[in-house]
Amino acid sequence: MTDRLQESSKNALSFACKRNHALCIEEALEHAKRVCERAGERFTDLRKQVFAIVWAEHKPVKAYDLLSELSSIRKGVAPATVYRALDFLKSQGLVHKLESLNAYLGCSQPETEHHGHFLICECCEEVRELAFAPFSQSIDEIEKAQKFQIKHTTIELLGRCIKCQ
Amino acid sequence: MTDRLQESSKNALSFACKRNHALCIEEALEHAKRVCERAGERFTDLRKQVFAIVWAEHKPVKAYDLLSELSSIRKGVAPATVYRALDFLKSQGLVHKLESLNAYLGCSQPETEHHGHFLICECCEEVRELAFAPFSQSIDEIEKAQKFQIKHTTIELLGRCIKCQ
DNA sequence: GATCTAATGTTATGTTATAACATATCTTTA
DNA sequence: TAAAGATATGTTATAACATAACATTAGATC
Repeated sequence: MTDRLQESSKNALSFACKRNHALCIEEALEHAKRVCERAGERFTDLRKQVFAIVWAEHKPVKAYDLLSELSSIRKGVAPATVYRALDFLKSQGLVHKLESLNAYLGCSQPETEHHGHFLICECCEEVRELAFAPFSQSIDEIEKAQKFQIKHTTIELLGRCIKCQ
Repeated sequence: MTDRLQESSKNALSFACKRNHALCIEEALEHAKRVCERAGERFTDLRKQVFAIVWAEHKPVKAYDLLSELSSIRKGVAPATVYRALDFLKSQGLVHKLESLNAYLGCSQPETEHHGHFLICECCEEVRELAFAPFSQSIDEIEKAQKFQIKHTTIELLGRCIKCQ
């Protein structure tokens, strides 16, 4: 077993955020483009700009903040413009909505399967998407036991990160 | 092992909702009153009325729907009136907010420890609070592994209930 | 390049939630 | 029991979040 594997095993529950946000914006845009192509969708200028703004912030972004940032690089921007782009990016899994914050976050794990499970620090507002999916099994159990067919999960854990304790 | 226990074991993942909603409103109000007394808080008329309306619906209630219902039995009702009462009831664990719906639900398990984990049917809009807490262990693991101190969880699973499949 | 479809622009409005300050009610205690 | 302090509610205004509806533009297809 290599060091790398050992480390990854030790950190089975570690966040992907840090590593993935090392991805530069160019790589992220490249990836987003590929995702859209694969889906037969267009990665238009608007979508690209919105994606870039959300991605650039490593914190959740409010729709109206996005709107005002977007306005500085583009004209004719109204709420609908932003919400449509966000809806599209969500549909492609490139952006997540944090329901408990009414805010949007660039997906931190573009290349790997991801689950949309978040840790939100109430203090520094940093949000991390869990790389590991500790809830998957529980979710499977619930589906079987309840005969409830789960289509979307909203899992957001609010608390204090290690730096803020 | 009694039949009752066997049944409860078989249904370890079963919902509490149905059983608990058999609680009549009077019992629920009684319980809410006790909760407030224990906390040294006042269960005022306003709070009682808001609680009763939320409880009466077995579905999630929107704040502004609540507002209009409340207006029919009370005057001088404004949004702040409703939101303040809801905040209070949430703080006592008597009502939950469903973040993904922007709606409020009376707690279905007033007498037992509960976790605020929900199954939401996208079709019939029925919402069930999980009696069982399949996520508790995962949450403990995350806290340890990440040294992230969790204070509040938002766990809402959207899908189709057995009736709507 | 005509036609169709998807995306965006534009205007208006709907929905959800809070701020700020005035008034009323409850509790405590002199 | 009246005064003082604390808590709750009334009231007005506005902030924050999101979508509807229809016009226009840009891309894709033939």
